[in-house]
Amino acid sequence: MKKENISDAVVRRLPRYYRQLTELCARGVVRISSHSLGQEMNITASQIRQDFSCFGEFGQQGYGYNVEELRAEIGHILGVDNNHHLVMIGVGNLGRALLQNFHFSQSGFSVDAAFDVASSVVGTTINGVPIYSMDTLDDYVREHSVDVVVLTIPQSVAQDTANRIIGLGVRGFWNFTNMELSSSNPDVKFENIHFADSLLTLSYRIANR
Amino acid sequence: MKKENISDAVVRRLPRYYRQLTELCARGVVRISSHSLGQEMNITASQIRQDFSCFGEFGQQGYGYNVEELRAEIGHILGVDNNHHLVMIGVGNLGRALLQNFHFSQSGFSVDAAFDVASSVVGTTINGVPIYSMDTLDDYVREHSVDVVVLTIPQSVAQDTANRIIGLGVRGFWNFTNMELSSSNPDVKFENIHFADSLLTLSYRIANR
DNA sequence: TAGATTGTTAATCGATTAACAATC
DNA sequence: TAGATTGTTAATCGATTAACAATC
Repeated sequence: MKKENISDAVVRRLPRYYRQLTELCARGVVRISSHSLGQEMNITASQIRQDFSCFGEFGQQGYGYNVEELRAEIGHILGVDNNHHLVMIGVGNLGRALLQNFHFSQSGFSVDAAFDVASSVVGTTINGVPIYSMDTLDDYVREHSVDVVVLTIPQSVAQDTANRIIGLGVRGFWNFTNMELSSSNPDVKFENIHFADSLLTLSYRIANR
Repeated sequence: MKKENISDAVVRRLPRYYRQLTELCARGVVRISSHSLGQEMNITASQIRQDFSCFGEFGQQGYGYNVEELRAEIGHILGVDNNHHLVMIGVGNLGRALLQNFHFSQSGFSVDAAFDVASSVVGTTINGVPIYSMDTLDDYVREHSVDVVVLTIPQSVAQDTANRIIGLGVRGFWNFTNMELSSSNPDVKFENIHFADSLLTLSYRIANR
């Protein structure tokens, strides 16, 4: 167990392992070897063992890995049992879609509140999540613990809104604005969902076959 | 200009270049060197020149790159001027959010139709896009050219629906189902938006600071 | 025990960075 | 011309794969 210099490539594979192991659990598979797991995921057995060894020794020679146990370990590494608190900024179509369909709790997040400027939605709830006025955001963040903010707001106000929220002490941003947000504080983490980048990658692949 | 063995890492950077160059255009910047572009994007000048050299010679010694020209070249490589045709399968919250907010045309796609099983939406239009019954999908695809299908349907029907559509000859899938879809045909391209993977990556980063 | 499979070290491969001659 | 900056070749760095002793 070394736990330093975990590369981005490794971190990005962890959720895939977690997803695959969750499925194996659901299928009732009890144990699995790095070799079979690799076959299912299109990854070499070497890489799997190398990846896991960054975090500990989860297997047993001659046996392999206990699926449920390994899933729990990786979930723990990812922080799914940390009960992270999250609020959403911007309740347009996309925000609503996420509130109604995305299973935040499966990733260990509880969605405590949402904020919007439109008085038509303020005061209502979506899927149990209360929607407050943006005017009350600062007070809310000061009084509650907020680990992650979901940005589902227009591009035009993205960086300003992010700066305001960083100033309030929030350090995690799930960014859907298709803008590259940044902060001089290295503790502030942005995870971007760039729809356009993704579609253009697909465009390239079908154009260059 | 070699145009073989373009690595995935290079392809994934192309949309970022395109996005940055679009912004530079909007700002009225006429020329830029690999060095300054690199500073804005947090990439080394070497890597930028290396990346571009996979596709051609777009610059000029002592001058740098003409922003508008370079943007056009990269757009061309990505296929934005191919007028790709796209249809959406599944018009729930997420599908609707994309139809109403995402600028498909900016990536060179025209959205010709959407399909759903719910009779309540069939026959209506969203943002000018007509919504047809899933029963008419096969006929539609046979009679029109469809380059990409957006999958915004429930997980449970994802692989079956994909198989059906692959059988009709479609080769590009923009997949929002959080399932790993696959095809034995290597010409079929999937581009996945895995919301959960993205959020778990963020969870890891804020948990391991 | 014999077979299977781990964790880890060493070898290979590929991607990023540095250097520089060519030239606008 | 002198300065700047390219495209490309060579050097470095890091990530993936292979090999294998340890051991369940």
